[in-house]
Amino acid sequence: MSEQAKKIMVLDGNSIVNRAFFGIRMLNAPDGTPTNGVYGFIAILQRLLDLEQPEAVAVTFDVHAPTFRHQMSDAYKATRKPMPEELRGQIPLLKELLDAMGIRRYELAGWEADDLLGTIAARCEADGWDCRLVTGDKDAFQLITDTTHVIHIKTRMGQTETVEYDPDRFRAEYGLEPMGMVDLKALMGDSSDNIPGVPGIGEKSALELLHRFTTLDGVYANLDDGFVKAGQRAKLAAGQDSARLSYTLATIRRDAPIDFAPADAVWSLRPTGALYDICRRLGFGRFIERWHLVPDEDAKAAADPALPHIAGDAEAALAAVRAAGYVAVLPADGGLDGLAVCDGKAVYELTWSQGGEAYDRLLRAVFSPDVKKLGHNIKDLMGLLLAEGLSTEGFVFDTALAGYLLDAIASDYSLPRLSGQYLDRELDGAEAVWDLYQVLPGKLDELGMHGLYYDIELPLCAVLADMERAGFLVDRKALYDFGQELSAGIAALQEDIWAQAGGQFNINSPKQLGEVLFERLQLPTGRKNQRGWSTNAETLERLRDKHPIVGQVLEYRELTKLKSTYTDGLQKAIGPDGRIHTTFQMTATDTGRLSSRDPNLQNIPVRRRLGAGIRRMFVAGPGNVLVDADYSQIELRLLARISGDEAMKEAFLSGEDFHAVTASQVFGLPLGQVTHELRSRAKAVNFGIVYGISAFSLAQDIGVSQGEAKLYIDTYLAKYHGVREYMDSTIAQAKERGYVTTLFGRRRTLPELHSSNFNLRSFGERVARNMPIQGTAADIIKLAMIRVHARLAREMPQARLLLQVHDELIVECPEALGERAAAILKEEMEHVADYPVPLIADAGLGRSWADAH
DNA sequence: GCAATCACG
DNA sequence: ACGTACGTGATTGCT
Repeated sequence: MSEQAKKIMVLDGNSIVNRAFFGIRMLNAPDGTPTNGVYGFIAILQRLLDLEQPEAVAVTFDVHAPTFRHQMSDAYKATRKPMPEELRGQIPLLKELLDAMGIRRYELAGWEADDLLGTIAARCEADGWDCRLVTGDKDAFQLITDTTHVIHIKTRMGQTETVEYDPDRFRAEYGLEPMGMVDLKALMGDSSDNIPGVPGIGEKSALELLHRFTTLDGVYANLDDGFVKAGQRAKLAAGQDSARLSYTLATIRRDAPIDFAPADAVWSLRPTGALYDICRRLGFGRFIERWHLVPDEDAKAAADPALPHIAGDAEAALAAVRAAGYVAVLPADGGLDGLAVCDGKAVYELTWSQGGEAYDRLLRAVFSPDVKKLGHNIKDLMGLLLAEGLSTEGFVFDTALAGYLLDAIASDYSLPRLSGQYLDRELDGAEAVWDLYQVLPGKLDELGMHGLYYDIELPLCAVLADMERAGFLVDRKALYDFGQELSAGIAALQEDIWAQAGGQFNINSPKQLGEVLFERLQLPTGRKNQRGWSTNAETLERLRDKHPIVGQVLEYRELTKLKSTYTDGLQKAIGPDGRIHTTFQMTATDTGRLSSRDPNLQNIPVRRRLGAGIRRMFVAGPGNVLVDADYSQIELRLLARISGDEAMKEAFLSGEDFHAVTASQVFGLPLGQVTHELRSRAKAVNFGIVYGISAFSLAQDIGVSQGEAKLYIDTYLAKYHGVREYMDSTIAQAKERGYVTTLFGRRRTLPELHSSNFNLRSFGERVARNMPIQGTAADIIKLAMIRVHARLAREMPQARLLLQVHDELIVECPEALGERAAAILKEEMEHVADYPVPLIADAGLGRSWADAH
């Protein structure tokens, strides 16, 4: 039995970091340094390590210096665009990280990463090692042998694909031997490296020639034998010198004078403190977890809290709370069984099991309304307090919320992360809250966010805590029965689908479904995704009349979605009180909106008849009624306000149907002649404008030609030219400042706007157009919630706010008070702000959500 | 853990 | 020429 050969993986550093950079959305370290290339590189490396499990790893890099190829050809790589600035800065970071990981890297002046790859492969073959060369360039295919394979990296739409080429795979794809890659490049050239090839010969002719004559020499040997078409013969004859030069340029050298032996590169990850430090600095929390990295003992000691920790001394804690002007408070992980309190001089820690009655006294003292408190995610703490019958008053600061307002795209607002960024040391617990409070309020003031923070975000915490605690009553029985009906429908559809497919398969698997539809039944294919042909609803809708199975699959999807996510999912979420208590997240979105999870009550079906049935199961309690109020066209009204566009303002003030007025203006018809179809197109344009439209997407959405869609947009922006001017100036300003804001001063930074990647930059521009609108709407409804909550508490304590769905609020109250509650909702929602285009809210009443809406 | 799909504003 | 609308969360299949 022969011993398994050892395996080495060698990465072309420049090529892969390049692919990663262009394939991955902008990422930044906490200090703002772009990191997407480094991150992508490491993500690809990790994935391949899992896949290949090599004994050794090496990375090769280009050195920025002329190589022998430049000396042979002035044109070589002359037209290559310079590396974008954001990427150039990442190369040293990548090298630093690889060094910290202990991975050997190789670079040599005068030689390209490719040549080092070739050289390493040659040495590995000599030493009997299997070799996996990882690169995004196809040049390296010439190095493929039985023991040396090339893993080719492609990035498509932000996703990375890897394909391993061995000689068979290469032959199957190209019909050539691996070395034929050089002959191919010699003939067809390579525009990215400025290898000229033979002018007039592209990939197609080059492959055809090589299939007939095998090599470049073979082609030229047969040039005069009459086997080559006259036109091609002339081109080949004229381009012979160029072809010979190209051959040499495209040949990867395997004799670079580097000091390498495969045994040098034997590697396994050692989780060192230095590696922890650099991952922390780059913001690579995912790899810190993945690799179980921890700081060095020395560093840990330095990061240890400077304040004394006093555990189990209730009297000392009580004395501190009484004496301090304010305290930082943090509940224990599980809940209110333990508490940490910091007064800036010490951290007092006490648990219920330690303190008993004294712990209860401490709780009552700390959460007395007149004790000023700082916290972290105080909405969650308030929920615990409500459960204990304690007051939620007296909170003056929340460090997580402050972190969110200061940097809404950070996504991690943990205390260690925030203290790392704002205090330059990693802290946790109540001491971190205390110390952050010394710097964050000043930063909020500097950014003009004082009002947003203290008048909106902070007061909203108690409102949301109340809403979460209230929960939404559901009709458990009706939900269950609906689930049973769905099951019956699903079973019947499954039988039909299987019968028509000619066998059983998992309809939920897009892969298996694709095989049935596109291979077995030979239906025409639509868009592609990474794993094959797309089977999404948009694609299937186009195939509806091609085969009866398609409509049944669509219906199957509709039913299974309702069953799994809604009837089953919601039943699991019903609490012992018969109500569903969602969790609102205040720091989840980039725009300032809330989000809802466990379960998500902001995506309960409504658009289709069957799904809307779910809303009938969200009900008012006995003797109660639901009051539902939603803003009418709030985003478009805000667009009119923010842009100041006169025509758009008038359209709203006319009191007519806004989409119909838009249609009449864009299509140049009297309002009376606007058909349903035209109104719905105008509506799509209105939405598109808010999202940062393109003619392509609008055309897709409403099913007209791209030219027609462009005409609509142009006419729209000519009619509402104030909107065009606003959009243009917003982007210009965003590029200058690096961020956009809402009317209330909420901010979103836009690192994408300066990207050299077209797609990322375009994305940044769309976000710049959309965020001020979506974000201002979020600010407004948050204010409305605070006011509604306050008025209900004062005037109608039996009523409770239950839910917010972005432009919609739901209240539950005694039946007799329904009309008054509706009036309160409408009034407070409409009077949050006084704009030239008024805010309008429509309210309804009913026993269920479906009835009230 | 990621990709595909689909529910909402 | 590029690739194709903003913002979320849950479920399922698959590696």
